[in-house]
Amino acid sequence: MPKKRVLPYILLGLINNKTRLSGYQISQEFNNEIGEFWHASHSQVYPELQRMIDDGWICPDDNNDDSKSIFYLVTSEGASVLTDWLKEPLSQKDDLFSVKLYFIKDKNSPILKKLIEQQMSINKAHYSHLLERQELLFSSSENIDNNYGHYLILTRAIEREKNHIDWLTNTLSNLK
Amino acid sequence: MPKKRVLPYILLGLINNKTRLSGYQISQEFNNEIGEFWHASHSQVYPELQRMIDDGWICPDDNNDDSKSIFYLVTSEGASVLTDWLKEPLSQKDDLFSVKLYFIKDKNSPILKKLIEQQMSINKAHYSHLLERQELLFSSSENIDNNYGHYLILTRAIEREKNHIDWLTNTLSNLK
DNA sequence: CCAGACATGTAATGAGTTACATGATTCT
DNA sequence: AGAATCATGTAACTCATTACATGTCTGG
Repeated sequence: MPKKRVLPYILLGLINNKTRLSGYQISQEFNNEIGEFWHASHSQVYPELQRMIDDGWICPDDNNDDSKSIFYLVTSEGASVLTDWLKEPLSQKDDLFSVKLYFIKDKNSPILKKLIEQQMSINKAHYSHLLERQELLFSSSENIDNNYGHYLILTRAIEREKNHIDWLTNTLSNLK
Repeated sequence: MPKKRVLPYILLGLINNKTRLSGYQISQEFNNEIGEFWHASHSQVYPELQRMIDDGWICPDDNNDDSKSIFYLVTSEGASVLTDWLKEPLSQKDDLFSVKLYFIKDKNSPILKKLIEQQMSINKAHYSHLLERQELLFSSSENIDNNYGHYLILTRAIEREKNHIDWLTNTLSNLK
């Protein structure tokens, strides 16, 4: 089966966050925080918006004062497509946690809590896997010295996972 | 100008790390630690190896006991291509720090120290940029509540950068 | 009036994935 | 003998980037 496209959901989420957005504004959004976790160039955005109109997920805003820009609104169908997508279980490889998070405005959304818990369990499994690898490969200091770069990126990966788990734990406890 | 291809350098580094590697083994490598930071499927690997032979970066190992596998060695030209690439300055967007690190076996390599320092300066610049964004966007608690997901991924990005800088600082001090 | 940002689009190209294909070896 | 893994390769397709192309609006 073909890989699932995520760009349309990103655009849906971005428009939904701001209520009303033009193609140009969407492209600009990728220069801000969302750009830390996802990027698309304008040549991707414009055709995708057309497809989304055809699918009835968005529609152009009729009362438009700006002559040059085209603003889009999320339709009710689009809104339900978005929440369905947000509810889909996270997979370890796609790493959609942060982008999905970005599309949740309400602190008390039940999806928010679920997302964090899912990501936590992924990270914990990954973390213990990395610790096993460390023990397997680098229990002797000789192995460390002979593959120092490898040793470093493994310790870096471990540190990164640990930090992420800590952050998730804190964030989750702040939710309650 | 077209974007610089990095796959051949990755393959060069992987073969160089283990001295001698087959296409299949290279593909398997992406299931290990290097897979945290880079991936290529076998359908990419085999044609790339052919190209690298044509370019004289690698050559098949003549004394080969295994009938089915083809093992490759890095040529002297390949080795110098690899170190040249490792020495190229890091850019913020490519994020080649970790892969390059993986290809440095010697703890005392001068390239290692330079890499860490370069990455540190990139991360510090990014970190202070994120702090500015935080102050700009979320100095009022009202803005936090109305865009909670956005607030979360910004704090996550900040935390991530901070953790990376800390790790780089520790790693650098362990080098001396 | 002209440079630079705003704004939207299309075309060519390249990189990477999935699927297709084949054959050898090993384990049960 | 049949299944699973090892091993290498090609083909079709998708996704994303760079480049091409056009037009408007604003400030100096």
